[in-house]
Amino acid sequence: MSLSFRQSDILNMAKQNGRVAVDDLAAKFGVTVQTIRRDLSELSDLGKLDRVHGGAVLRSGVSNIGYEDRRSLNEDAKTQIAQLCAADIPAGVSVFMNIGTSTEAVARQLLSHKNLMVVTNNMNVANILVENPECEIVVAGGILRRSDGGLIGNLTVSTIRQFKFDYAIVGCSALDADGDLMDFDFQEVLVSQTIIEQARRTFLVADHSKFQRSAPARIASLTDIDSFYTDCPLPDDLTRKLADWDTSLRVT
Amino acid sequence: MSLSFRQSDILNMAKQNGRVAVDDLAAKFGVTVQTIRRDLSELSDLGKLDRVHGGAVLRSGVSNIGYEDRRSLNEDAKTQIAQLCAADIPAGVSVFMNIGTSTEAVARQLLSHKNLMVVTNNMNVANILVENPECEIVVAGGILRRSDGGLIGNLTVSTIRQFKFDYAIVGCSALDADGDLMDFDFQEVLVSQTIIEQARRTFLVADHSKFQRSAPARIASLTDIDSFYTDCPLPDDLTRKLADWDTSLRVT
DNA sequence: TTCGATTTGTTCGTTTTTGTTCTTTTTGGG
DNA sequence: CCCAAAAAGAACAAAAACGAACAAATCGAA
Repeated sequence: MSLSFRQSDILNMAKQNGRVAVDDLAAKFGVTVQTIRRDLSELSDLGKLDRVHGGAVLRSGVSNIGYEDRRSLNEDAKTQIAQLCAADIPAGVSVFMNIGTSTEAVARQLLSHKNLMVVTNNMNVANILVENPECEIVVAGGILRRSDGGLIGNLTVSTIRQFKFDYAIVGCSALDADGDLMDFDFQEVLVSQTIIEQARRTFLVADHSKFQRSAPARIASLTDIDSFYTDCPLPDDLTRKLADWDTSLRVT
Repeated sequence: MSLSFRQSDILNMAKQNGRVAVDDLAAKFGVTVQTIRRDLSELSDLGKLDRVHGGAVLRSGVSNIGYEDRRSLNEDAKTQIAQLCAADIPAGVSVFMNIGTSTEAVARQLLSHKNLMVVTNNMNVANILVENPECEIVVAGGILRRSDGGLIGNLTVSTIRQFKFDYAIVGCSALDADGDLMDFDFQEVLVSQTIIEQARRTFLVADHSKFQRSAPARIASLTDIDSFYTDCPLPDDLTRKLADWDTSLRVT
């Protein structure tokens, strides 16, 4: 189904002003409010607009909403994984934490750790750990990605290279059957790779949903990971591989 | 659930001024205070605002009490100064914004500027400008200072050196009678000096309270500043000096 | 033209929002 | 500490907006 003239006009007006009102539109097009309501409902069903009382607004927060959704996805599982991971991080060490909701969950579990130094390219992690006065926070510079508060780009990579970490806590978008960590964003991959290079020990946190997804860019292999924290048992062959690779597996 | 027109307007006003008053809003929208109260309660439930007696204030990610106190000091004056300063920043330029409440006020006035690139070592500025989709945000790395969300240290300086800005917007802790910009923190001084070096034009924003204070470390002189935005006329001799130095003075 | 499909207008019951009135809570001054 | 004024909150009634059902109109194809 395609949009009527009126509907695409409405959409244009919404793009100009960010919003449209039912009454205004009815007057402008010389039709009844009911007709406008139908148009707005359809545009809302198509995902172009969000309906509000009295009119509609542009669906601007697409990325943000996606992020909120993602955050609430498997929240309990993520918290449990994070507890397990945080328990393996002693006091008085330096830790890098990268982008991702799982990583943020770990940050929440580090709120009562003592004498930490945390470097991160994730604005949310910084905002969370501000509450822990025993934690020195270093923010890696970079271009701010609105969708998830991540800092990315060359600047981030070159900043990270100036450090060496006791621990790196990384997440990933997907984990394929061969045991490769995958991501959607190529820029983020470069950052993650640099982190792994600069860390003495690397922890991966990922819930089971990452097994069912696929992503285009390869970050690293589980070979490069020291401990992998997750919430469901892995397929047998992957478990065996992990043993061969000296990667310890921690399941909640 | 999506926000009503009025609610998103309220949120925008809060973002510009840092706070909103129930009575003002009721008058502005032509509705009763009860309706406004309901809006504010909902926005508060959604975590967008914090409710206070008489109105609501913006909920800021990185905050502490001392800082909040300082923020509300001279708030109106700071907003006016910020408006003046933001009006002199055209679309499509690169801007650096450093630490300070005055600088954050300018950030709020830049929320509807188009096609900006803003580099900052201030987490609050980044958090404010996230709302402007026309603004690319680059966060300079550094050690996070809890008291004000500033990023400081060598890392910050070396990051900033990688850029050249069309405009720099700086604040300072104090301004002495000779026309020198002073600060409390030596590390921050280094950052500010670097910023001024790397900027084609430098704007200073400072309200009159800065004249009555003193601070130990010298950042620069008003000689190095292109425009100075403030809220009270300066002593005559300083005004003359500014004219000699080719520093334009803008008083609200 | 005539049929059928689609769009629009009309009506009406339902839901949401707003205003009104009242009591309770907070605030600031003696 | 107590009191008065301002602000907040709760409950209910009024108003506005909504959605569904159906009738009227518009339009294209047979």
